[in-house]
Amino acid sequence: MSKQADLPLLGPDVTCCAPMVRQPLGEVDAIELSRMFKALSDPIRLRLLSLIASHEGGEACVCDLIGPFDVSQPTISHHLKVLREAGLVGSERRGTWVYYWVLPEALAKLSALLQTPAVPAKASA
Amino acid sequence: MSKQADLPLLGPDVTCCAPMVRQPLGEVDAIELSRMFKALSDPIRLRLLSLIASHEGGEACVCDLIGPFDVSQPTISHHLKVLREAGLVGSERRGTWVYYWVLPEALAKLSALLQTPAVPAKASA
DNA sequence: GTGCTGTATCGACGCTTGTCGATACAGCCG
DNA sequence: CGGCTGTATCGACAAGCGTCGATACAGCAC
Repeated sequence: MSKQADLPLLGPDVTCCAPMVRQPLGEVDAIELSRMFKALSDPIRLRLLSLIASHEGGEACVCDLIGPFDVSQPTISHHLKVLREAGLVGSERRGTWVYYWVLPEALAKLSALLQTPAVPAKASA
Repeated sequence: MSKQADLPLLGPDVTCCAPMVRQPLGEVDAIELSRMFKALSDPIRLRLLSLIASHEGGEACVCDLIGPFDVSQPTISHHLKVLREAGLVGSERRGTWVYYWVLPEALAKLSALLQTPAVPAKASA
């Protein structure tokens, strides 16, 4: 459906941060990263993010994001704000509607951070 | 230092879940994933995780994990419990000491989930 | 202008979370 | 056995978070 469906995924090439399994995270980095993970720590926000990212054109109007959930409009608005302040999405008003899109660098950063070394034998036991 | 330093990282090959930017996350999946991200949403837990993962041999004794932090021993113990219940680490008592290690599949799962499509032009502007 | 629709902010509420000190439990040593 | 060290649990507290209804703001239509 959406044209992005066949694009390759960003691999380790775009790794902006070393994987956290390589060396201990610094105190300051940990605080910044924890803020991003906190934004991902709510089921509604996770679904909002994937809904936005997988929406046609890579962006979605708030009006598209309210229907799928059982919570009130102010609550959705609140969650979108959390995602925005965590640097995970961008937003813009266009006339009557407000559009949100994912900031791919942010997701790539977290993804790279969680990259793991090849699984040892223990993992397959 | 540690022998894992030169191992290749797990790439998209081990992707067990489709990236969340491909299609909307289901309600149930979102709940399970949010639990894992919640475990990562605290700076101390992030540092604990990277400390464990980057420790020699891929595992660390609790006694190694208390020193680097300014919080009490019960607090560290609490955070380790959160990481364990989220499925991010495993643990085992060996005599007097308790050892923790990272479960690579869990990190790989989250990493794959956050994989992003190649960045559009907008990202470089 | 007035009214209407889409979105954000506000204030309040209950629940969860991070932290602590105190204490319990597990295993070693002598 | 008794005492000691390492780790986990408990109970309490303050702070943070998700949710709501009410309301304010922004832009279109008429």
